[in-house]
Amino acid sequence: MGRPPCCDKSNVKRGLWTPEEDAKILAYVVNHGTGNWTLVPKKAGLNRCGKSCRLRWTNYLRPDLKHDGFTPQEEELIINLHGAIGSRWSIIAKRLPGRTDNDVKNYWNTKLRKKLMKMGIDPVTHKPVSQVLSDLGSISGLPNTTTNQIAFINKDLMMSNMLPITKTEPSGSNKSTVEHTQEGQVPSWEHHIPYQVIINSENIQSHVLSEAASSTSSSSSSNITQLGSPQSYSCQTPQAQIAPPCSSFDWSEFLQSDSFNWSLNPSSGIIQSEAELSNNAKSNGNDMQGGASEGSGSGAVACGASMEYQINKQCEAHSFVDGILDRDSEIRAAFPELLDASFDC
DNA sequence: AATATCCGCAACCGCTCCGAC
DNA sequence: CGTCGGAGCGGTTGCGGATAT
Repeated sequence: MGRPPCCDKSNVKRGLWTPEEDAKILAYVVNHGTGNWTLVPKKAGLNRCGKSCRLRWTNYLRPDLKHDGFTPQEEELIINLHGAIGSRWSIIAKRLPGRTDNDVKNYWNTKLRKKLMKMGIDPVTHKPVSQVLSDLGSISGLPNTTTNQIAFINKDLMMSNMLPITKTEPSGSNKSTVEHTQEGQVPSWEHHIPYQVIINSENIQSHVLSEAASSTSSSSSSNITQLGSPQSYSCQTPQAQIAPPCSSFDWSEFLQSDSFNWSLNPSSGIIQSEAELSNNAKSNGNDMQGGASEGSGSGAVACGASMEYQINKQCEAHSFVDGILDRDSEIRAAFPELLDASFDC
């Protein structure tokens, strides 16, 4: 049994707001201030859902809002923060006076994401596409937990670069595994890309991607600061040579090492270390919020460090824990104010 | 000039969080 | 401690203008 709707949706107006409706909201807020939005439509004489009124006010009518375009400084800040904390738009918006989370989110989805993709940077991990691919390629040495293992990299990456979603060719070229390609495309074995993610679990997939991003060198912000000079990357396109930034670091070795045993969490469906599972069992509950958001948050990256530094870091970060600690301190150094109490929401 | 397609923005939806009771 | 309901958040949708054909 779900919650009753906040209003009778069949009897309230929806869609674009008229100037008259805007004027009523404004007049109401001037006289009564904000708060208890469910009463606002009634008191203001509007045939709208209270929630809709609140959105209209917070996203458009608030007098402190800017309605002009984003500046390059704002743009850079958004990318930096997205690289650090992921798509937590409200937090990002708080750092941009006069901008709403909706503004930031729309700007990211329509402009910045495409811009990064054009530059050969994966907008999810904020790493060069070539590096993401090589990271995933290294993951392909995962223990063979399922026979149906396919390549399924994040959608942005795949779509932006028109790479076919190919299966990993099973040993002996037995083509019994399911083929997943972009719609209507025949898998191109010539362009086979050696990464694989376990089928039928987006959680697993995203978690692996997240771990791949975070456990190797995290470099979003150093990338971001080089927005104006994308040519500074050695590999700008997926067609570029795919070479692991650190050949001495072997993902498959790492994942199979005694110190790090991976298991599928039966409740959340994500891959976790045994230690993580154990902790989750103890904490019992808040792991979803912590896990999901921290994944993007602590999977974040250093700011101001050079790409070379990050790559070297990756070579050194043989220990997963070391990697996490390194990143944590880097993030704290880069965004100290984001880690105060108000950030922890 | 008409039509199709693309793109950006505003708004909605469903969910979680959190405070009041 | 559990329930309820308002507020807030992130993802998604759909409209309307801009651009291409």
